[in-house]
Amino acid sequence: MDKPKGVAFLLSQLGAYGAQRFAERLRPLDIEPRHVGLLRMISANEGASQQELGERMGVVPSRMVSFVDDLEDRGLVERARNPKDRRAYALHLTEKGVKMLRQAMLISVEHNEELCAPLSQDERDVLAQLLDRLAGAHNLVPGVHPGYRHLR
Amino acid sequence: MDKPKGVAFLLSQLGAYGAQRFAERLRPLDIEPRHVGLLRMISANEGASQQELGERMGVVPSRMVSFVDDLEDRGLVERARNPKDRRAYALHLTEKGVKMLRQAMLISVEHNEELCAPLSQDERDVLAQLLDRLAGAHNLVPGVHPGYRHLR
DNA sequence: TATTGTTATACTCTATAACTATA
DNA sequence: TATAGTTATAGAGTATAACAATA
Repeated sequence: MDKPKGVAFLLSQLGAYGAQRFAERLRPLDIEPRHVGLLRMISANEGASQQELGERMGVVPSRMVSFVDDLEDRGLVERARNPKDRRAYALHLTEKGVKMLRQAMLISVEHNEELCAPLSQDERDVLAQLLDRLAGAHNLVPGVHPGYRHLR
Repeated sequence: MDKPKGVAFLLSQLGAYGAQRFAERLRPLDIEPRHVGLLRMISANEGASQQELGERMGVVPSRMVSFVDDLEDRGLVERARNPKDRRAYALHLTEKGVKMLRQAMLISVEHNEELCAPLSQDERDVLAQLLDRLAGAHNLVPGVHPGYRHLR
């Protein structure tokens, strides 16, 4: 009766659904998907300042404050003063933060497993490769979610 | 250095990116992606009440009010009193609404074209089929976006 | 009493701009 | 003067609950 839905809608629908499911899985850890992204970012850029990270993620400075607060309140990151420039912080994961990131990555693997369960291994590989090519062709930065972004 | 990103992240990233692009394309029409979904819903269920539609889309009644207001303000839908039950409305598209939906569908086609441009026709077919299977296996309702939903 | 739609309210999220402390 | 981070503020979005009209 109705035209088949396009790829764009399916991507948005599945993407939003997956994000919700991932959030549910993270709930016991008391963090959200975006916090995992930030933990990853800090881990991959130890010692970077808040605003350096914010720029990479497309997050405005004022938002970075509460974003980092969330993790600091949970004892997952520490703000160390940068001795070279005492205006800036040098962010780094605590031991607890490293463990949390590790747990979140495990949950992420489980989550991917669940999401792809309906597909064979070959099909998953094909899907991953197609999605990866699309993301690359549209200049999406690995690990940086558009939902973080303040576009301007 | 880092593990390859999973399918789940790519889906979420591409889905959010695509939704943003689609919103940009719709801007000249002065509507948003969700309004297209609602127009489609009304079109496919002429005469249904606000709350009937809301239930199908997972939108709470109070939110449906302003949602339908958006379209009524633009002259795209009309609230007709249902003579059988004067508490309820019978929603239907105006002529302008029908045209608007048609235009939005054209834009949607262009949008899909742009998003899939990096892939060959065969690859698009494979991708569409894989995504469709995933959506079906996870019980996602065609045309109903999780972002509409109030999950309880 | 129950139901449809509406309004009131409160809460969350976020961007802008003003501010502070350093540089 | 300029920059890193913070705070103040205002606007948007949305859910809950109270409400009016009708059943």
